[in-house]
Amino acid sequence: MAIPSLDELGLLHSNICTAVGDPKRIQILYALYDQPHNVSALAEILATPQPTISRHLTLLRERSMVMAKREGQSVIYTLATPKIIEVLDAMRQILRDSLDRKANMLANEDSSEAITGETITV
Amino acid sequence: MAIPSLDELGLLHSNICTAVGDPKRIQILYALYDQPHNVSALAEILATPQPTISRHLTLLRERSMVMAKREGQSVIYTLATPKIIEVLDAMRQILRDSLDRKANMLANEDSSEAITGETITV
DNA sequence: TGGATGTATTCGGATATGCGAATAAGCAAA
DNA sequence: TTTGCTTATTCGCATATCCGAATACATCCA
Repeated sequence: MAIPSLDELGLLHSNICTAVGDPKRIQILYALYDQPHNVSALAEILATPQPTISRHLTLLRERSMVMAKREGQSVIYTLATPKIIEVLDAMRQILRDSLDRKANMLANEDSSEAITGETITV
Repeated sequence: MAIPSLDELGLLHSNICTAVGDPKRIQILYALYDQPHNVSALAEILATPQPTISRHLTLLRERSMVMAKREGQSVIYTLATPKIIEVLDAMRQILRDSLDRKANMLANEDSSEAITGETITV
């Protein structure tokens, strides 16, 4: 039950968390989960300039989230592990839960004693 | 198997991913998983100035990752859901896996055709 | 080799984020 | 109300990140 060391959390943050620290990179991960793609295909799918895609892929590769393999002139990118998608899906579930909670709190408009995110309801 | 919409991924990123986008915030989440704490207790546990802790808590609260409840002069912070810890633990596992993989690749020093993160081995 | 295609990198500027220090604000007890 | 304890906010600065545009690099084929 101990708190993980700051060292490990630093590694966790700089290797994994920053990888999902950009919406476009999350999109890339989902696109690669669907199936492997080369750079220009990703650029077209995500309607994003090729250099931007390439930069994001480089970052994801450095963090071992994706793997690259050259095939002729193309470089095919593949998801390193589907586990990262499981993580992202779990986050989406947390997001849905929290949005539901917020909606309910608004609907009830009760006299809760909790300090919510937006306003301080005492 | 469709790629989630950019809208949803934008929400996912700005609500959840940015919450874990700082090592200190990850520390806070683990500390609160251990048990609820007030601000000054967190400041002491994490050896961090109180304003810094307070700022991070405000951000986590806005994203519904933690809940706050005033008790006298103190404000007790609680983890909104242990699910976020499951997500972080899953990320730590991914990190360990990828570090293991890197270690093995270094050990073998084989003639893999993959393009690794650091160098481009063709 | 030269040209075409596909990918990676660099540069500059704009934006965002984090921190320390100082201060404000909220609450309880005398 | 005044004092003391706890938490929140503001300010200024340093740092990091992102993007578009241009360009360099890599590969294949004629």
